[in-house]
Amino acid sequence: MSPEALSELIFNIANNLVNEGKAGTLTTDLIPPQAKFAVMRPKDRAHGDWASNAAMQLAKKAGMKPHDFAELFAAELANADGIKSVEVAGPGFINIVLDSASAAAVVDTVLNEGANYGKNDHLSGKTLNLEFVSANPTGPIHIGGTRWAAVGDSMARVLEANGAKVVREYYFNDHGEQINRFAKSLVAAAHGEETPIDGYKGAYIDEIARRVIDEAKADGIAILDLPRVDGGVDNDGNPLGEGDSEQREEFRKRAVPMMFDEIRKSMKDFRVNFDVWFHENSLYSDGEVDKAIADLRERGDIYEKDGATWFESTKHGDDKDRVIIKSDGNYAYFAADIAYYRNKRHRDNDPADIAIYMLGADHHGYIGRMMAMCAAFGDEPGENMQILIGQLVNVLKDGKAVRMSKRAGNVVTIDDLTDAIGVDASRYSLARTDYNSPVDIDLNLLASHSNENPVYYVQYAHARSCNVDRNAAAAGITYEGADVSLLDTAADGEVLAALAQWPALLREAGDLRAPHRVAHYLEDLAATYHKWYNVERVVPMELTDPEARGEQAEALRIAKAPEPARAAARLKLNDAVKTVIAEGLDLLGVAAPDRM
RNA sequence: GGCCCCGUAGCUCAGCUGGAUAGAGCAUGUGACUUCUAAUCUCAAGGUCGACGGUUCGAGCCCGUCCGGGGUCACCA
Repeated sequence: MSPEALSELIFNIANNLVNEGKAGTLTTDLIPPQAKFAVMRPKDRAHGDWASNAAMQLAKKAGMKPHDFAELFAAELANADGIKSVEVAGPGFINIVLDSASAAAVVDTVLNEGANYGKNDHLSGKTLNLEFVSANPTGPIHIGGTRWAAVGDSMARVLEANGAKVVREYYFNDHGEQINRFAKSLVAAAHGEETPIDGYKGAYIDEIARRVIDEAKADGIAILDLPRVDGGVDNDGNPLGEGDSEQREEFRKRAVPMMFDEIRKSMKDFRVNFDVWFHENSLYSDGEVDKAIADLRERGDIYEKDGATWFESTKHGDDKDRVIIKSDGNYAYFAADIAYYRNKRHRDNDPADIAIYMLGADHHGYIGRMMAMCAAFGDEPGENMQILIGQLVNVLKDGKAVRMSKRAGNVVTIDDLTDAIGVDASRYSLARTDYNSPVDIDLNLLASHSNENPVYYVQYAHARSCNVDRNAAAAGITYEGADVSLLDTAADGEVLAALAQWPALLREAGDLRAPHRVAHYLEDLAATYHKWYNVERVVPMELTDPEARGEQAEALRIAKAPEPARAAARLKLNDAVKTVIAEGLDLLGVAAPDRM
């Protein structure tokens, strides 16, 4: 019997007790939804396989003592199929022990459903647009964006496992001033000049500059000879770099697409496959920005002041109104965001029911205006628009924080990370941390190419289970004749219970937008498996001198030299673990190796 | 100052609708490979869950006030 089936049973018993007049002042409309009746896995095995706090939750409403009310539940539960015993303990916990066949039923469920075990369709019919990373196309993805790539893609996979249609989307900010900074940084690098005060530097800038020069040359253009304009210096005498020249424009035209390709490749190598690569520029060239502003104007949320055009976001809960067209006639960045959201919701292909934004903590100040904009369009903030704020990645050197900046050229990139520890370890360690917490990356640790990563613990469990398969096959052990009710040892029970918890966990990870829970679950499952492996065998071994063990002899035989029906059942259990670990690792974008 | 996140073992972090004796990894000490992979397992040690109040059968979790750390505030993008 699965924990879900148990919860349903307890929920039904609560209703029956009311209908039979045994539940005091409790009425059926006071009973919370079934989800509130989830059973828990007690830490202490003396408290049963599963425990319910239903009686304690309802006792007050029933006007009864929790312990007495629990006894009523216990009496009903004791009669149910698959339940071995029920006991009321402590203040009113109902502790349930399943009979071994019932507890082991999960094994066949897993093997029948395979990689679909635990998946559900409770989000089906909804299209979720998940925008993440969206790093500027002015350089390689840095460690911060890498975190969102790992977390965002895993979240997408988890949401899909809950039945949602997910559109993974990357937004290229290819419109604004940062593109000019990028272009003039390239010009400076190409001529060996000082980096502009607001420019970028680093090996990638030199490399892109070289590639642009080569590409232009192949097209018959001597790019370094094109007309230049000196941008002058700022008040402190720092160089502002190349002005709006023909040469800068040529660099921009050629370099920006290179960056698009670089980023696409980085994401693909990181096993993140975006469905839509959206260009900010297209919002302007397609007139969507103007349409969006006109839409808001029609809704009465636009006004003119001081020569600028404003969005009256305070009407919808923002702290202050926001400029969308500046007094110099240029659009503010936010104008494109408005058009972009509108596009996500009303585009022809896969319009979003829910637009989820994953943003870094440095963008949290945007939530107010974004939600106001959502409301202004008549949508429901928090429902149609959901913003997840993730904390930043801190880079440490010798235990001290290092400030990354493109200006200083000391940015830690996605390639730095994956070159050092590989994609599996990178994705896993970034996805297993709750994005509400900051992450520290120590440069010394990266340089050491350390193998210390919990991902190997989980992967090893998978490789180990594959090895058991190979040995079982060699010994002629198959599922034939398996009796899963013989999975009755303590170690078996722990593994079975861990397997049984996967469906609820997967759903919770989706509902809470918490893919890191998948990783922690896998570590728990792997731990029960490794312990199991150390005390029990699938392939029987020959016991020398078993009689000498005295009273231990039978326990030893069960553990190390199982009879055929038990060995076959253990093989099934082994394979069920293998299946769930592979499924879980896939949700994290991590490989499940057959050997290590 | 306003708003957001965080504070749990020496370090890095989990902690599931509030639940029984607060967990794991690393590090430290200790055992287990002539028999399915020792990237594993066993045992030990390590805690005022930042502080103080409140809510209740019960608080690491919920509410309030403080303390400490990080982030943010624009006619920048």
